[in-house]
Amino acid sequence: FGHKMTGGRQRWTPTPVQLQILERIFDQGIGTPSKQKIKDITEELSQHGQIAEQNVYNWFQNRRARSKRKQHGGGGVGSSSNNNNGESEVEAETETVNEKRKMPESLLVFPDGNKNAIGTTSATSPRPEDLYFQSPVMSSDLDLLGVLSNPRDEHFVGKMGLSESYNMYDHVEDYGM
Amino acid sequence: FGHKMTGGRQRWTPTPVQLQILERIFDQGIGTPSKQKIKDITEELSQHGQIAEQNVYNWFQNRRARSKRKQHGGGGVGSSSNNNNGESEVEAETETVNEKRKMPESLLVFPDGNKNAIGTTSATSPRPEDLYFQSPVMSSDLDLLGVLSNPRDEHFVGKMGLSESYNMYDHVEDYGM
DNA sequence: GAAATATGAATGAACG
DNA sequence: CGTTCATTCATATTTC
Repeated sequence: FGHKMTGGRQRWTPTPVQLQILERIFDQGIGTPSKQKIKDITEELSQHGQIAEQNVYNWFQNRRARSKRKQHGGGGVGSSSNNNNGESEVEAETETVNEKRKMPESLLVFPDGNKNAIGTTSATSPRPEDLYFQSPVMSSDLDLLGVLSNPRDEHFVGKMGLSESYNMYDHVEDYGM
Repeated sequence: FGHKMTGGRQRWTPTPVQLQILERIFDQGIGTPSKQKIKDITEELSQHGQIAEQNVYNWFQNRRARSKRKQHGGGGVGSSSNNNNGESEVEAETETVNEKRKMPESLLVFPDGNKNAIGTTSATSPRPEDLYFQSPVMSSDLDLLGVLSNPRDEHFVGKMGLSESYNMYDHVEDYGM
């Protein structure tokens, strides 16, 4: 056969409605809902699409973990980078602040197990999304050798702080999507 | 050379120098550098072009993930990849349409966070591959706590618990998924 | 210029 | 709960 496309389980994709509800609940201030709440939320959300309690749980966990967002935006992309790009296309920056980000496809799954068809719309709806991050940090030129020659130096950082947490990569961006 | 940024600001494009450094570090034997290292690397790389720590992190993540399984395929497969796991999850549903879901989103959510009728309109979901586990949620039709539809004061709706170290979702042994 | 491919970025799930 | 892996998506780049 060749490529073994082990299809199958796709990860759960929250519908816009579910996302809304989740965000809302998360915004309520309750970081980690209890079991009971998870159940309730799941119940509510299941009315808008297939969902399991674990999904809700994971969602909250991820949300909380990624909410920290430790990156600093700024800087401009496509400005310098290197030496290339001398013409600079200079596209009309008409849009200042776009709305949100991408909208996941709705899941429209009916209780009877029927799924909606696809529209097959060839119309490409460009979703220009600005706002990217670039680290303007131009600190000193450290040796870097400590990284290059260190296979698995984990240092002793342990916890960067006993207060909250230190999450910056993986996702960035805070709620609001 | 061959770098041509047709736009300007979208996703970060590593410069050859940055790439070289990254590859070099990656070749050191470290899969995912720690945050501290990421910072160092970022600092070093920022001298060769705009870059953020997240970029570095993502790069390593992608690199690592990409090293294992290539997504190309075509023709001569099965070279030196020992795939001795015959767990071909042949889905019973052969209706797994594999088409190009290049259908952009048509929905729109308003930033005000209000409840909008999403999905009620033309819901185009080119995603026939959404079907994961579902939890056997019981029909406990309660009031859905005061967070879902009741933006009111969430004084004490009873007892939601608060400090529980239950981890049933993580292992999924207590719960059936 | 569109399609195909390469790669960076977003997110859900798993691991510790 | 923090971190990492895996899957997917979006966009850049190359090819036809």
